[in-house]
Amino acid sequence: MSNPSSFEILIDLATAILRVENGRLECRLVQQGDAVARLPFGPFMPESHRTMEIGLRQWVREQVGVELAHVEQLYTFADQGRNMRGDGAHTVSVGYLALTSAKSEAADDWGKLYDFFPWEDWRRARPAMLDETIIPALDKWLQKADHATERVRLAFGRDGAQWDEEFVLERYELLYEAGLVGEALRDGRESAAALANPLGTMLQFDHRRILATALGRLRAKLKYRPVLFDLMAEEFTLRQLQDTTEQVMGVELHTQNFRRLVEKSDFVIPTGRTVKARGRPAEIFRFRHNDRAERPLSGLRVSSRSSGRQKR
Amino acid sequence: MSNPSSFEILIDLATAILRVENGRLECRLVQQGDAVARLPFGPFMPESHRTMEIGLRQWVREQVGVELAHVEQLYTFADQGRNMRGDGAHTVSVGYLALTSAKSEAADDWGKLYDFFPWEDWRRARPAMLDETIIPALDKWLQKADHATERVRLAFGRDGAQWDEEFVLERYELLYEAGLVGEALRDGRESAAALANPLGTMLQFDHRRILATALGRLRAKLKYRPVLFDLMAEEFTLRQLQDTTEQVMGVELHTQNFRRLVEKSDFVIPTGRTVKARGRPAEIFRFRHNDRAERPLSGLRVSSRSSGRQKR
DNA sequence: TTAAATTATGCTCATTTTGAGTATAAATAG
DNA sequence: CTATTTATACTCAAAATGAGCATAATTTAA
Repeated sequence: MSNPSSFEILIDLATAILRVENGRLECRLVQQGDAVARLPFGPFMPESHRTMEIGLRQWVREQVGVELAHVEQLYTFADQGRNMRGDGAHTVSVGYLALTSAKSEAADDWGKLYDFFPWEDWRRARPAMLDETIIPALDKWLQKADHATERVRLAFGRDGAQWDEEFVLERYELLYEAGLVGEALRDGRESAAALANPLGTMLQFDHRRILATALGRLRAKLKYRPVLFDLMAEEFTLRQLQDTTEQVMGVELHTQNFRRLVEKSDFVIPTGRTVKARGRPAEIFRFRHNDRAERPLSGLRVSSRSSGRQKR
Repeated sequence: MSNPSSFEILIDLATAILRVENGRLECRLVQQGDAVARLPFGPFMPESHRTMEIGLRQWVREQVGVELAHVEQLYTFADQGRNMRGDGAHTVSVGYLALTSAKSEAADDWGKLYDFFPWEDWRRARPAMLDETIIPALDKWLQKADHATERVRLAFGRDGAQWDEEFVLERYELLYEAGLVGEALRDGRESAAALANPLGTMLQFDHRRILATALGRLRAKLKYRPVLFDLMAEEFTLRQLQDTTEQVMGVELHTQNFRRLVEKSDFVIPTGRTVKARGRPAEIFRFRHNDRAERPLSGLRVSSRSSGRQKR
């Protein structure tokens, strides 16, 4: 049962590269023919990759050629049966998050992030699919899997619990376990509450799981480190910065208070120039690079525009 | 150069098990003879371990037999040359953090956490070794490695930057790179600023690096999730809870404000009973288990007793 | 040409949270 | 008994937060 070969494992490095383009949060995909899309990825080869980050940068360069700003390791997934490769090899995936401000290229190469997680986008309102589809299906599932009741309550903000926008992975995992996303069916799981249409757009392997981890991590990190600026161009207006934040957090923010927060934080320097569009021209800012002689960069403690609002 | 075998890698699962005993933060070690101590660890064997967590629990059970409460994956380290196994195999380690409230066993099995990171313990005062030893040595190193100046500034809180108690790993990494900890010498790195005595107590492989990650993560997590209670016995006084927090954070807290914070948070239920010791008897509390019908558990936003205090 | 609409920005105000004490209570130690 | 110790209660100013009203500087529509 444990000959030496059972210890040896293939490690895949997969990277969720995120950007905001035309006011939409997007993820770089690799699309081959009609196949389900995937993230850029490849094996970790210790002979040629001194570190995993070197490895992942190689695969990103070769497969998509996007310039990366912030790069961070997310999580290592090793559950047998959730990263099917067809060849039966034991594979573990190390997921990475990368941020970029790269512009379009061939537009189709980027997928809208909330196509993969439509239940995570609360900007206009609480997504109707939650009450119409997801909660009923989860309830049906919980009849056979009542051990998960408390996890569902916390993750989906039921019975007095608050919706926590950081619990992206927890929600995806529950939907997987309940058989409500396509990957669960692909992996041969029986579903106690199958839907006519699985939720959201699928990805290959465990790449959507990695993407969920990426979104959750980014939402959390925004609040205490200035990673946001790695999604912005050199110069931007405060509205663009707010749009980016709203895209990532999946909620709308109170504009005046967001402005107060950003200006007070001192992350940002006014250029004196303005840009014209519809209404009053907006001032152009740039990120204050950390050149020494500055305070340590903490993050933006964003808060939603209104906790109990109804909006339309 | 890249025959199939160069893709196959051994994965080690190593766990930093932490507890607080007699008011000291401790880590479970495995000590064999005179050798340098190590964490409980073993290979991930996908044939018998459906998930990595199952694997690590097996090694913990077999090697130290400690009952684990909270368990969380920390990070996957794969830098070639920092996890020397002697046999030349390519090894990657996945580090885990586990918390427990287990009592003593053979007392020597547990190491004092701040023996490994003496510069992280600011409870009585800013550790003298920082100004006497570490900063001068780092300065010497920076003369040859000035690319790291900004990292040193942020990690060690120089030139107006604040000391951030969460940057445990960043500090350890810099000390490693500068050749100031024993592991750097063991790994054959040349030191631009070697010390007569390397800093802190060494561990085998990259286990101290994992331990640094564990402490940093725990310090961060305390502030937004109620993990603290996994270090406590069923019943405790608020002073014991504060002691545990202070041990983990490595700072002293303002007792009255800590109390206000905890009581307001509603994590804790008074039992009505008290315990007698030196001064006024303290009331005994217990953690409010999350039985439904309660608000989501957020963490304790602890804050240090005084930012600019001198103490003694 | 002017009014309406739109977007950016400035400012106020009540409430909550935080940081830092002072005061009091209930024990033990001398 | 009195001092000391520890726990707990309460106060108060400052800072941060959440919500909204007001004004400025444009474009669009009448």
